[in-house]
Amino acid sequence: MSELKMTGKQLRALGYPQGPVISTAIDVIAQHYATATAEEIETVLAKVLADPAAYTEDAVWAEVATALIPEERPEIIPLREQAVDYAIFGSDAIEEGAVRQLNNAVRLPVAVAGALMPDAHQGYGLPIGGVLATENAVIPYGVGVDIGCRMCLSILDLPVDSLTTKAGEYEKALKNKTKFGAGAEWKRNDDDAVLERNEFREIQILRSLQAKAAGQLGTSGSGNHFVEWGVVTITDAGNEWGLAPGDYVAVLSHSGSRGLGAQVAGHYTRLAKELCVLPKDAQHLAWLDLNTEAGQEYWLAMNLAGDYASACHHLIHKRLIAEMGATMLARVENHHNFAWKEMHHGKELIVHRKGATPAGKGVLGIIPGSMTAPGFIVRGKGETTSLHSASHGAGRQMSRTKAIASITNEEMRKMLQDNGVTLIGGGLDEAPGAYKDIHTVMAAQADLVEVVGQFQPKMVRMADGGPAED
DNA sequence: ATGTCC
Repeated sequence: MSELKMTGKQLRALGYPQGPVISTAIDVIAQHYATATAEEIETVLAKVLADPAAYTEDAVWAEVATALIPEERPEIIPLREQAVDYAIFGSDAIEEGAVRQLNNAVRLPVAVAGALMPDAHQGYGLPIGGVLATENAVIPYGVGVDIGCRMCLSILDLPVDSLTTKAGEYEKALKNKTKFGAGAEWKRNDDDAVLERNEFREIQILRSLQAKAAGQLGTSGSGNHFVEWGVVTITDAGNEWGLAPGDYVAVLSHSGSRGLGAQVAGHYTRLAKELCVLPKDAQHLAWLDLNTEAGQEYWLAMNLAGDYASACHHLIHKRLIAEMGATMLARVENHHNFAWKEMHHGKELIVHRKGATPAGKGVLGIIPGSMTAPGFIVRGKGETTSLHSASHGAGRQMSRTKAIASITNEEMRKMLQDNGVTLIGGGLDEAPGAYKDIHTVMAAQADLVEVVGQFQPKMVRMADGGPAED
């Protein structure tokens, strides 16, 4: 069912060189040759390859032709000798690789400030749990592959004991109204204003992604993404919604911008790495200058992917709430993979949070625990040294591979049973034991957020165990 | 993270 008319492998078989031209050509084919035959595509590809100079002004093939003509690589931009000093929260439990990655990031010439959250672990480019503020520059890998990955919690008016007495109905709703798995799409789907956004017409890479985004709206993907029913316990009597302290049924979801964001991230990361060549151990931190067309395009596409991720959560919640005949009493939501324009140190900075929760003063957010440990509704304290940020969860203490190798199905089953949690889907790689203790993580960020309430998972749906995350 | 392209 792929819309791709040509794969990277086929392009290389035609003589196209290994490198960014492959993906550029794939983009062009997807956008301009959707109805062409393989023969027609191969013919034009051969012509462009044979004489790229003849196509450098071509309306369709200019970018591919230009990429085929050898050019001098831009100079390698050195990192600064002097690093920006930054704060680490909960450093006892943070792996060395994550610190090393942020040490690199704060030596970028565009870096102004950084911080490392207590759930930090090694990622790609910026560590997960890393916060980096830059001046007028955005780093696609500082946002991450899943642009706008976020949390959404809806507190409902359903009686708490119904989670037990009507467990079958909750389970049926989760099974019927959520969809998981890489590439998952709804056959018949609701519409949403985000799908009509101008960016889908004005930005080339987005044109070919609109149809898939429409199908994937309201789906959850794979990896550590979940939708779950549980019990919220409000502990702060001064909460923003005027809710009486006590227990409520709630739905909590964690997912991002699906294929749309992944494609945007991939495209602009490749572009950034072409335009901004850094030393090898920092190459993934390539940035786009916000005064350039590429930088402005990424900013718009990133924001669209963020709004799309939000719309996905809202649709999931809307369907589940309708299915249960409930009314929403309150909602908390936040991105934790994103970049924002914010004022810090008296100037406007681009703050990248890659697996970090915004925690400006009075800003509400959700920090999940694990499928058996509680998550927390938090209110930011606006701490300067964390760049108004907190952790985005408990953080992994085991890689997926290690979790699968060292945790048994029996241990996982017992853990779920002991905590009264029903799991639909999921795998050992997401077992509670693969995560740090959320209470230790929360203690390490007591200066960053205050707790408004907590969420205890009762019925969790995830994709069936699968490949790599973060 | 993503139906795995560089």
